[in-house]
Parts: sequence; C-alpha cells; structure tokens
Amino acid sequence: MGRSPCCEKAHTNKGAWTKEEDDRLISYIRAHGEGCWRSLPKAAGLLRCGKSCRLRWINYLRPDLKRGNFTEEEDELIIKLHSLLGNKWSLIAGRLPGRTDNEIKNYWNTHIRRKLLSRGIDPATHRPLNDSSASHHHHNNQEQQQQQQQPSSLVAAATTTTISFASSVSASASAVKQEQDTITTTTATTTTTTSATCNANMFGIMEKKNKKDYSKGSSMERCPDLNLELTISPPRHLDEPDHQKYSGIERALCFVCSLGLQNSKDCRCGFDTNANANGGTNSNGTTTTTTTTATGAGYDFLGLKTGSVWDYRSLEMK
DNA sequence: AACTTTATCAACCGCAGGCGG
DNA sequence: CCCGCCTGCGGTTGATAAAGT
Repeated sequence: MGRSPCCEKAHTNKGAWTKEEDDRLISYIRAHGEGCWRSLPKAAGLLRCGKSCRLRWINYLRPDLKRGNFTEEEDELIIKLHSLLGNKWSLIAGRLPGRTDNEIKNYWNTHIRRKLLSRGIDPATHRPLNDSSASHHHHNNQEQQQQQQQPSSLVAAATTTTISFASSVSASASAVKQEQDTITTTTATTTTTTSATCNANMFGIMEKKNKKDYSKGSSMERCPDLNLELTISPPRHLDEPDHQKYSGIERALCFVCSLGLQNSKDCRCGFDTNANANGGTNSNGTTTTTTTTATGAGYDFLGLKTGSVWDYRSLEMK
C-alpha cells in the first residue's frame, strides 16, 4: 500500500498556469501568507495541487524575484558556488537574492555548462577537461557519475585541516591521497576553491543534508569509517604536519574574495587578493609566508572568535 | 513558406527529511 | 520508536520559441 497522493489528481489542473489562477494564488498568499500548501488550493479556490501552487509562487509569482538576464557577476558566482556545493541549487539560490533554484538550475544546464566547456572546464568537476588526474581516479563510469554529484572541492574539504570532523577522523589513506592529487595537479583556482569550501562550511552552507550526499557518493564508499559529523574548529597551528602539507591552501582567499567580492565589507583577507591569488606570491614575486587574517590566531569569523570548537549547526546562515 | 532542429524554461514527479501525534 | 503528513529538493519532461535549412 503506497502513500496517498498529494492531491486528488482527477480534479486538479496541470500544465501552464492561467492569469486567473495566478491572481487567485497571489491574492490568497497576500491575505494569508505562505505555508500550508496542501490546504491552500482548496482555500484559494484553485484546482491545483499544493506542490504546484508552491512551485508557481516560489519560481514565478514571488514579489522579490529578480527578472531579467543573469549578469556576468552572477555567472561567476554561480560557477564558484557550484564548485563548492555541487548541484545544491537551493543553497546556491540562497546566495543569489531574487533568483530561484529552478532558475539557476535551468540557467546552469543551458548556459553555464556550455560556457565552462568552452573554457575547457568540466562543469561537473570544475577541473580542466584534459586533466588526466581527474580521470585517473575513475576506474569506471559509476565512479565518474559519483564525481559529478560531488565536486572535487568537497572531497578536498572532507580532509582539509580547517574543518575537523567530530570524534575520530579516520579518513582512509585513499582519501588523503586523493586530496594530495587534487592539490598537486590543479591550479590556483582549485586552491581558492578549497579554501572557499572551508569558509563555505563556516557560513553554514554545508548543511546536514549534505551528509546524505556523502553517504550516497564516493566519499563514504571509499572511506566507510569516516565520521561525517561536522564541526568547525579554528585552524591548526602551522607546525602541524597537515597544516604544512596544505599551507598553500590556508593562504588562499577568504570565501568572500573567492566569490569575486574583493574589497567587500565581509572580506576577511585583509591583503591584496591579486597578489595572493597565484598561490601566495606577493607583488615582488617572492613567496609570502604570512598566513591571512582569515586563518590566523584569534581570527574573528562572522563575529565568532576562534579559540574553541564550533558546531556548524550553531551558525546561522549569513 | 514549410519543416526540422535546437534552446529555453515552467512545471511535474519521486524521493527524503523534518516533525508531530 | 513508529507512522503518516507535509514540505522542499533535485532530476526530468514537455511545451513553446527561436534559429537553421
């Protein structure tokens, strides 16, 4: 016995919405607010299922929706967010005011995918199309598909030092090896991405739900003993071996800058991003050895001083 | 002008998680 | 703890428009 249908399909309209239906929905929500989608159609006098009403409102009728083409800045933001989050369209949409997950998903599939391909970048992995290391890890199509579901940066994030897993992080050697490969075979862009991933976690972008995706995806299968309960802790000291290994990452941009929002009030880098975007080389051409304020001791991230372990769940979405 | 192909995007569907009883 | 309801998400479909032949 299956679950009951969400609505009486025999008595519901499907397909494109009419102007009258839109008006009814708008006036009802204006009067009663959003929510209780299941009962809304009947109350509003609509022959639609609740899901359909919700979708219509969220994707089309909501007053705060931004209309018109995506800007170049939005394009780049979507690309960067996708490199961090994968196909988490709702999370990406949450970072783009006035845009919906459906809109961004469609835009990605129709425009950005091609844009990245034309740049020689695999839209699924955000790695160069001819990057041998990308295919090196994949022994079959199934793994490749899993990789598409899970951006490379997320794999890296699972083992970077800034994010520590609660209790034991018994990440298997294969996962560590994978990240090493990621770091050594990719460009400064990837370095930025990896750092941004850490910050994305701090922002609370990485939500619990992502654990589902890890468990479904390759990470969990490769590392069955990996505890994916996330907490956020201050960066480890430079002396620590792992930190030395990934020191290049730690010097990378803050999340805000990685999104192309340099000089923003939220920027925590506190240094010339251009000079550091190429892997920590300053304008004199000498390698910088100072870490950014974003990773230094006592760094104040979103008003939260480092010094104790944070639970990511306590962070509110910015 | 007629037809075919391609692009776009609104809408649908199934599934999973949260939550309350 | 279990069950069912509700909501939200992501993948997919299909209608329509635009471009090409």
